[in-house]
Amino acid sequence: MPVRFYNTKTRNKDILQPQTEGHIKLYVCGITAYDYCHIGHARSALAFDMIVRYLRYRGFEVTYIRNFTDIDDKIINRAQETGATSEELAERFIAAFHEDMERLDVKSPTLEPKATEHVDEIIAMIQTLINKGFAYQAEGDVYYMVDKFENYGQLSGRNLEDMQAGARITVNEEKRNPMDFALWKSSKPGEPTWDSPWGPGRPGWHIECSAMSRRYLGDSFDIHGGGKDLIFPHHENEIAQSEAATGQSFADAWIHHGFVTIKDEKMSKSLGNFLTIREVLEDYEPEVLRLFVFSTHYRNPLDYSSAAMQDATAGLDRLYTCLAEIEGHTGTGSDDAKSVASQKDVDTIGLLPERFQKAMDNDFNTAQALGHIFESVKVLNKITQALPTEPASKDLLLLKQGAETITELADIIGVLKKDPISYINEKKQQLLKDANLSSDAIEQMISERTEARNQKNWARSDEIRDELLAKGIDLKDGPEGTTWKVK
RNA sequence: GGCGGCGUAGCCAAGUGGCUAAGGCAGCGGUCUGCAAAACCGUUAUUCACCGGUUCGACUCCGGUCGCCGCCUCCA
Repeated sequence: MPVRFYNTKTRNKDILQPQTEGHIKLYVCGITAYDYCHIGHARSALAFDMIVRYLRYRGFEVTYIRNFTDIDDKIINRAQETGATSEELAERFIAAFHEDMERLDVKSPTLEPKATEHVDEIIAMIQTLINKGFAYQAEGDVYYMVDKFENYGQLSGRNLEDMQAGARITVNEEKRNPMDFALWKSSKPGEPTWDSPWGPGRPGWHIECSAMSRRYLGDSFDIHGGGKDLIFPHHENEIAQSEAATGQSFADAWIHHGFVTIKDEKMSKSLGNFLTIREVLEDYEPEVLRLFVFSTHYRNPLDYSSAAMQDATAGLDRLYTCLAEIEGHTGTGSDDAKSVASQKDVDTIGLLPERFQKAMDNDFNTAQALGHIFESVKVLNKITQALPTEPASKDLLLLKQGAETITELADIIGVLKKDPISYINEKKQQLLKDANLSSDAIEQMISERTEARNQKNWARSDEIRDELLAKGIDLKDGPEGTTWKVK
């Protein structure tokens, strides 16, 4: 079965067929480094991280380029506000981005090129566009002539007439067509500047991606990705620039992910309804954020709320609890004992990799893939639960294999990286700290309660249990004594 | 106005032209327990926004209506 994914260009789920057998060339638009990243940026990074992990799992070699926009109006403005240089500001937020990515366990792309390090390539490409008659100079700026490019608007499904009728276009006397966009902008005093044949200035936004993707992936490559908001104008403009300059077809396929919303509105800087990655990670485990992100298909909107994050937390706990229970069974079991697993159980576990792959092959359907994992967890829990004191070695083996498979597949989603028992313990310690309780104090209360229970003093026993429960401590009476966990 | 998408149980969320409409969270009943908790088992949509059409058969395809969201300006 081939991998299929939705291609914005064809509006169809196409079969993945790289230009070079077994090798995928992927370019993704990264961030503009002028502020801390919010969870919308996190979703973008996570979505492509998952896609790359999966494609590698499927045996492809992936060259993954994700750029940084480190020169831009927003950076210049923010730098001036804070008294830093644009370069310093960009460096600072690139470093912050890397910290965030590391905490989210997002694997590094093959390369992370920066616009400012590719000005030569950018200038060369602009010159080519001028020479070929696709661009013109005006007062130290250079603009791209959209009506010279035959297929302009094809990716986003628009045409120039409609867009101009829509009319929210800034008036600019220098442009021949209001839809023309800047390839090169002359610099004002105090702004970062590079020499060019058209005078001192800096690159426009769109051209950097055309120049950098060409430098590292060639004129034509397999997949170009980014957020849905980049389809127009950014990606439309990239196509126009690159195809006009090279005469080759640009990216074969385009992958665009959906937005993170809050109360069903797009999270964005301008609306002010955003949460930074670091803010969210103060309250939740990185893996909780991952599970939350991948519980919905990557092209759909993802609505952030504390309720949704608590759901994800409960889900992650369920996964780790299952693995920890299995890890707790250390023996090898008996060959004579009767198996408690049914053939159906064995099949469910055995077919997991196949079903997981089928879901992922279908446009990286992580929500469905996770569903299959949870189904297996249910089966494993059932078996763990039914295990007698002297379990069958066959069953223990099935449990171990099931846990191993789940851990391996979950790695594509980027969860279940921790040791399950440590995860449970760490979580316990953290919650204890929050509840301002020590293990010793709890143990002491438990022994007092055990004594009360031995005397069948249920009133006192329940009193202690309720007291702890009020502080979020659940007691669990088992055959080997009382254990506790934080709720 | 143009373009695109979405509307599935209390909430989140997959899915398919006909086989039981996954899974998670929450709830309820049960097993277990002195009572609980955890775990497990069972249960919660005869129905997939609404109205028509195509079809032997549609939630899935087509048309329309309503509602929500996004892009068309910087945006992941």
